Amino acid sequence: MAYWLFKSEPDVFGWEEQVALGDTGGEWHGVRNYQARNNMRAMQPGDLGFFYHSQKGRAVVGIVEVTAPCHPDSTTDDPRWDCVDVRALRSFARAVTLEEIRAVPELAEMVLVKNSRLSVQPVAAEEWHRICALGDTAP
DNA sequence: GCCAACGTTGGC
DNA sequence: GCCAACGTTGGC
Repeated sequence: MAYWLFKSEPDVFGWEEQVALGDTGGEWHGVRNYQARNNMRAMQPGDLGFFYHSQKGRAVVGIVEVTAPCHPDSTTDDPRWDCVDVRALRSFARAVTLEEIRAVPELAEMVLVKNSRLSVQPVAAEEWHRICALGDTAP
């Protein structure tokens, strides 16, 4: 079981919208970056991911579960791009902001901190637990 | 709104 | 295969 982080602009597709998709969830489509795509290819059903609001928000707000392995992205005919399916698992009791994350020395190596542009990224188990604790949320 | 960082494209 | 030009992302 691995941990990940999915980034989305709340103005485009926010956590509320993910929650509204219910237990069925949906495709994490629209990724057009090889590194991000490769991360999705490495995912397996049951993996967990943080749902992070970029731009306006800049905080981890929820936890999603990967429900389907990588498959073609239905929003394009380009065979290069595929994606997983995710569903909302639970909301953070308290959103954990990027500012808070940056303030924790143990989280300085997070991809979110080091490479802020990567939209789908791996999260280490220690990082996962630390952030869940910061948000008063079950890991 | 600005700008730095990064990824992609295309000419050579 | 290199590198300049360009486009995009996201923090501030």
